[in-house]
Amino acid sequence: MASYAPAEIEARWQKAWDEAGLFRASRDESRPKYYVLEMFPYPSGRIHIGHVRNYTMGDVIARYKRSQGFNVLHPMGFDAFGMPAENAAMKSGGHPKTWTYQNIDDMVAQMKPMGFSLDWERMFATCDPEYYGQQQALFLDFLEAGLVYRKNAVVNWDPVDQTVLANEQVIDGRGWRSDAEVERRELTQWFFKISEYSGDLLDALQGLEEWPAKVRLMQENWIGRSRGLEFSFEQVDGGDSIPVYTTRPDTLMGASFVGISPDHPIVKGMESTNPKLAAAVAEMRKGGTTAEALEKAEKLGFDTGLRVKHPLDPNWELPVWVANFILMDYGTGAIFGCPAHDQRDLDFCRKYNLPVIDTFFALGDETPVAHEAFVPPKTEKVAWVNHFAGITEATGQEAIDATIDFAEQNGWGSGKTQYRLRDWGLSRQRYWGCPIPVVHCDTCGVVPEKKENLPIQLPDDVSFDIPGNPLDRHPSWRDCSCPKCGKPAKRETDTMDTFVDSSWYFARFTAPRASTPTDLADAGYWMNVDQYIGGVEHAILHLLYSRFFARGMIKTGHLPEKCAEPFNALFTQGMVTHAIYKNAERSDENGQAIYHFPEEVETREGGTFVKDTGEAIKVIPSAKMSKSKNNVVDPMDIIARFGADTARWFVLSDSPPERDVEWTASGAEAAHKHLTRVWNLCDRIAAMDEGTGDDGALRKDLHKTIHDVTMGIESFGFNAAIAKLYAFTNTLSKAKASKAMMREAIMTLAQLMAPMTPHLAEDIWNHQGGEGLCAAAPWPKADEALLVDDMVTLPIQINGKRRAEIEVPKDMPKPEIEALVLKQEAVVKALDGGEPKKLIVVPGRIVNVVL
RNA sequence: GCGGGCGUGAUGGAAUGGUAGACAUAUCGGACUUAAAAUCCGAAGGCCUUAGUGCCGUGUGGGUUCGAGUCCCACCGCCCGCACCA
Repeated sequence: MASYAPAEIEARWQKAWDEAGLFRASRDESRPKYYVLEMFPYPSGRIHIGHVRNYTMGDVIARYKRSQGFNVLHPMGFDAFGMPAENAAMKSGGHPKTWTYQNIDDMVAQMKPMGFSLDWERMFATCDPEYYGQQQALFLDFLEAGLVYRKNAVVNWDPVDQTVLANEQVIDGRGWRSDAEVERRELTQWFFKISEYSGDLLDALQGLEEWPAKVRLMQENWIGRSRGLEFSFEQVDGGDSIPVYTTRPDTLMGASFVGISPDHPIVKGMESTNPKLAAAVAEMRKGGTTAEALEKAEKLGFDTGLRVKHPLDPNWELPVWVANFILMDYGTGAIFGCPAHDQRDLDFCRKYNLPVIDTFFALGDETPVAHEAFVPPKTEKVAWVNHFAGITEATGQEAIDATIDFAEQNGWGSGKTQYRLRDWGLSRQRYWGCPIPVVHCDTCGVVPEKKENLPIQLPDDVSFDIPGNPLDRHPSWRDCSCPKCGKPAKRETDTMDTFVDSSWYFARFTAPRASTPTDLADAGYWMNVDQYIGGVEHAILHLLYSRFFARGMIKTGHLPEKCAEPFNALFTQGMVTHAIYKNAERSDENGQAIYHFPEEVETREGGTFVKDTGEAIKVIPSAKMSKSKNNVVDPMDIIARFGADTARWFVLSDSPPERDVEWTASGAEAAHKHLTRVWNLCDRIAAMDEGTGDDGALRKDLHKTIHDVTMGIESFGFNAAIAKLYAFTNTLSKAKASKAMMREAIMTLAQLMAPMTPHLAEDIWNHQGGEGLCAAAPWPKADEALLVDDMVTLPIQINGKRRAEIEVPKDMPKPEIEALVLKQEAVVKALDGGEPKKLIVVPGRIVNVVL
């Protein structure tokens, strides 16, 4: 046998798997199914080492489950709509479609050599009309079911590019591309009614036991349930009353103003007649809607001149202020301000000279609030000095409950559960997305497209040389006839948020060519996803939207009831990082730091230096890979140098999968060396003559390894499983045993390695005369009887410190062990003729002598 | 500010409340070689006028326990998520 040549081996076995159709999934009710899915990639054109880690983890699970007898579905596709394609078109004049499909081809060509056990026949891209047409059908069904609606919403508007910007595209209040100051503009937009499921989406998190607690918590906070009081302030001069919502109704007696959002209907009504107010409000509306922009913004207020009556005292008048920190889309868009017990309100009141009224004090400390608001703790008793219900001492929660009861009994307010979660705006003023299948007719209004007209395809003849959405200026596409009355009408030119595309692709994979969005029989068999794997950056939006979509699809009959939670288990993997080599001695002519490629530097005594110039390098370890920092490693380079198995082995080694792993050249080389060692070992065993030795000892080690590796894979402890495989390889290479036993050991080792290094495993299997393909062989089973040693080493502790050890048969009765322990020299010495206070024997584990 | 997580050798990291440091990297030593690389073998937490079945040791301080890296409390440090949410 020649030396380890991954390039040749890997191509050969990929072809063999392909020809055997091993990874093609088909419905088979007689076998248990297993659906493993990695979050599908955006087709940037290059696979990233992070993709390799993600898909390798999924592949380990897929291959492992397959060898356990499961009917495995492991598909791959592309999340192919989105802005980068349009940006590329604007920059270099191509078409988003050609750019995207070219990238997909390139990425498939890069993924295939990795040897992932994917069912490529199910592949699709979300920009395929066959996919987005079905998405349009879903949209229409959601519309009919009341899960989609239109309303006015405030958006970030880029006046130069003539487009809506996502929050991430607003940088320091300016458009990321145009650098123009972003305006807040109100547009009519489509929304998914995700808020209909707020409570359910929150409560159901409880049942997702195989999700990381962190992700569940993030979703919980995102949905944000709170319980409070809703009531209205009557205007003194009889105008519209102002409803408010508060989670701290107990502070009502400390109210000193009513605040309303700049987008509140009352403000809108006053703007035309009150130029000063209009100017103030215009100032408040400037800047983006991002959290960041809001945080930096100074608190601004303007007295509307309106006055309202305090609900508990009709003679107590409160001023109504417009305040920029009040959000129209949370609660009612109006609050009452209680400066003494809310820091934000206090800041506002100090700025505009509004009164501060103390309502609560910490017990025994009646210092009036000055610069720091006193928030009454919910679980500790506080003094209620300014009350209405005769209670003078209560916890915050008791005070809240008492106030809600009081309001409900007196009929001026009611308790209300409020969610932070807002409806999901899906309209995007972009070309490269799924067209929203509705038509605007002067006679009939908004009319849904007829299903038989789907897909509403994107036109190909568009240009990106002028800003704005090309669909808006494409008359032959835009102009159409009304599906209802037949008169001339205009197509909706907005397209859908790309999050829509990724909110149901997992369901489509179960029947990717079906003529309806899903096939209920296929979905019923394959769903739910048993194991979903991806980056934690999708912990909130993508996963929440998918959970909503699953519910919507059940409601519209596209998924069976059991699919409300489409992902049984979720795993969020860490990044692959790489050190950054920053020149410590100089910057470039523009004063920018100089970053060196790894191959330009060397580490020697005293530090790291540039090879050519000897300049000192500052090494920043474990940084996110970034082109501008010259620390990106390309998976294709690694495959060319070491092969796919090495890349797969390395990304799983050393670090637990949920944590970041640092790519190091030495680590990758070590992985490759190890695989070579295993290969050579296989060669040596094949060349052995009969040989003799302790077969029993080797078999024991082997079965312990089977057990440990199996447990490791089951629990996502890939790094630990790999460590066991290293250890067993060391054992095997030193073992003295019969050829038959050695052969059994190397073949089992190959099987255990197969999920991680499938090509090498296949080759060893074949080389040792294994039957069929290793990838199709059943997973080895550890013999329980071999997992326990006949003789065990018992450490002996004296007062919890290890002082001696004894070698005893594993089933030696306690009294005998005790007798043996007491005879130990160290124990005799420690006892010094006395009796131990206590003698603890944990069979097979440890002995502790307490003096 | 709110919520969560993590602190173990030079480094990445192991360790169902039971022998801390598995496995790997880097380092050092040896074999092979004219030499180097590759390969193989080996050493390695710290401390020491006592080199020992010695003492100390998992961020710091306390607690529970026969026994704590692991559980509880407080503190320090780092990381992540959310945040003008009424």
